[in-house]
Amino acid sequence: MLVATWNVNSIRARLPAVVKWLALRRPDVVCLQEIKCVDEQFPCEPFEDLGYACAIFGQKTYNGVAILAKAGVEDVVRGLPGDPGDVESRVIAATAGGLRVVNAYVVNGRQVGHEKYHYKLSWLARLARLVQAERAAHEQLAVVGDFNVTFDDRDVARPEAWHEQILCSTPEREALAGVVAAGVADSVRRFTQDKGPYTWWDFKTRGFERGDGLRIDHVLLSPEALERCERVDVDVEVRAASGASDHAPVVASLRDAS
DNA sequence: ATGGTGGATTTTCCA
Repeated sequence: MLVATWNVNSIRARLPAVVKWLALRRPDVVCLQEIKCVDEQFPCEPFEDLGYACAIFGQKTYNGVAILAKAGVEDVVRGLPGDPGDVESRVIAATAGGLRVVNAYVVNGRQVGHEKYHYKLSWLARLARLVQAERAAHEQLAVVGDFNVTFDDRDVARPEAWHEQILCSTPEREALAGVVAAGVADSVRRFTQDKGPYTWWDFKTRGFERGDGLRIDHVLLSPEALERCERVDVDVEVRAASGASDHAPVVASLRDAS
């Protein structure tokens, strides 16, 4: 079972690239972030033609998340339950093929100390509560998405340039650790302790061309799901293509559940 | 170098 996460930076702008990648990669579960459209504008049909069911939590212009799954999507939850302050479309959960999937687009935070930075820390703490509840209810759990946070400096190609900057500050990393503490682990670090791989490169500073990458898109797995995980790949060639999103897809491969 | 690029919707916001 292939479980993928990809911040597409507008599903309408990226539709040809997403369809092409899906047809080649054929992941079983695909979690998209920053779809940047309302539910009615989401192009379900090309995905249904490829065999995917769609669960969408859209928003006009900004944010928006969706889960596509070949096995269908059940028990869909949109937003942070019981959290009236969660007014943006940043998280959707669903069950697909026996796996509970939480798909999050974490607040970017703009810069350390900014009002949105504090909102980011708060939102991550509230996401951790959702993960705790999902973990209590599901052994097979994947929490994936664009977390807009690196775990440590191995996730930063140029750590000296990013030291205590947005995406890399200690409070952000502590908030991400709070999500992990709810009962999931970073799947990539099951396989490597080396620097990288990276999943995002800044458009503005031509980060990809400069080799200035960060790993901010994650696949976090419950112990029972992590035990099934055979590999995690970043499809960096997708980021290298012209007209790409600023994020590359991340794909985890899970053995069949016993 | 406080720039740069890219997307959506508008002449600006967000990343």
